[in-house]
Amino acid sequence: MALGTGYDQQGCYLARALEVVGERWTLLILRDCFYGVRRFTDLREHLDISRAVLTDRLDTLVANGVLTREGSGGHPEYLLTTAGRALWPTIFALSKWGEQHTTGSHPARLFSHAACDTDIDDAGQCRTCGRIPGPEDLVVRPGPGANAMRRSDRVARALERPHHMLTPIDPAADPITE
Amino acid sequence: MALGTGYDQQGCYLARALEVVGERWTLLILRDCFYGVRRFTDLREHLDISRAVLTDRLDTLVANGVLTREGSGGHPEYLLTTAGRALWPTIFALSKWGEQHTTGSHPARLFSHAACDTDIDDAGQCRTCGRIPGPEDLVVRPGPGANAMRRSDRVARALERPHHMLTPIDPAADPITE
DNA sequence: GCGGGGTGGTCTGTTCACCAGACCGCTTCT
DNA sequence: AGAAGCGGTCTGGTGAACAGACCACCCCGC
Repeated sequence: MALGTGYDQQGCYLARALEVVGERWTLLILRDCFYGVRRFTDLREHLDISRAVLTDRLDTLVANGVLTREGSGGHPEYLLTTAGRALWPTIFALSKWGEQHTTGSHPARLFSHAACDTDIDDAGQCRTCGRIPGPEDLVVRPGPGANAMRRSDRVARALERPHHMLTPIDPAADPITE
Repeated sequence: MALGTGYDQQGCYLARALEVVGERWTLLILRDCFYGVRRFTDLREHLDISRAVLTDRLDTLVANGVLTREGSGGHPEYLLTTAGRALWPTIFALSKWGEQHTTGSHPARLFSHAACDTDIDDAGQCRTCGRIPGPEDLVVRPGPGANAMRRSDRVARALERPHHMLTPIDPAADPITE
């Protein structure tokens, strides 16, 4: 999929993982799913991705058991499966790397362990309890580097206030108070 | 680079990271660098990647400060920089995910903390000292799932015995005699 | 000095994926 | 009923990846 010929012969599960999530846009789509985005249109608007490609990516993610397509009507919701949620450490690590090793390094988003109300460190550990919380126990909020790259779409606006991961983005944009 | 139009507008460092390491083959190249592969030919042979693409990937990795090209005459060696080594958590996490969420899940490679001679867990923590060792403190060895995907190139053979990460693959490695 | 092999690439044509944008059926709102 | 929004599909054009040929440079034995 992602890498065509020769990829499946690699003696490493990294290659298999990349066949599922290594294509263009895929990790960004999944990041948005962690943030609570569930709708086709929201993904498209937030990512500026072509419809055809988004359709293709969602199809392969569903086919590989990373997302489920919920919704009997014509308006499905895409939700992370257990396997999908297990990708959080990867996305977190890569995001951290981008934050620390590319230009203009002020964190755009900060993550805190909801139970302890404490930020997590670069390895994902809660500074209070020492555990590594899963995404369901984390709250995202904008960091000092956030304004540099402001977007105006609905998803971006909803993420301007603290948001519990995996809970749906509210379309009506009213604050979600935990 | 990796994602073309619209990518640089993303309000997240994940997008920036993907511009550097999100292209096809890039993470596999870097994984091999962690294993101690340093030469153009070894990478090409082990990955079955086209020469042109490998050239391009190495160029962009060097340009982005992930690798350095140490030129000893006309035969350069590609080494991970500090920024490059900081990608280990990402590669480890993604590899773990592939191991646990794709078919046939026996670990192909096991990692142990050299100082404690203890395997690390799924989060990368040493089971003895509790720390999260960097790649320079790890030793790779084949796991129970390794024989299913055996390759015959020189790099694959060198990795059939325990190997300290980041130390160069020995080109003259004695063949396996078991 | 000279030939041969290995290394580290570049240069082709072909195939394939991504893109913008038009189009379309279905659902929901007014 | 009419209109708007949603979730796609379907084009033509463009850029990237592929296999494979080709080539310059270095090193070795002689």
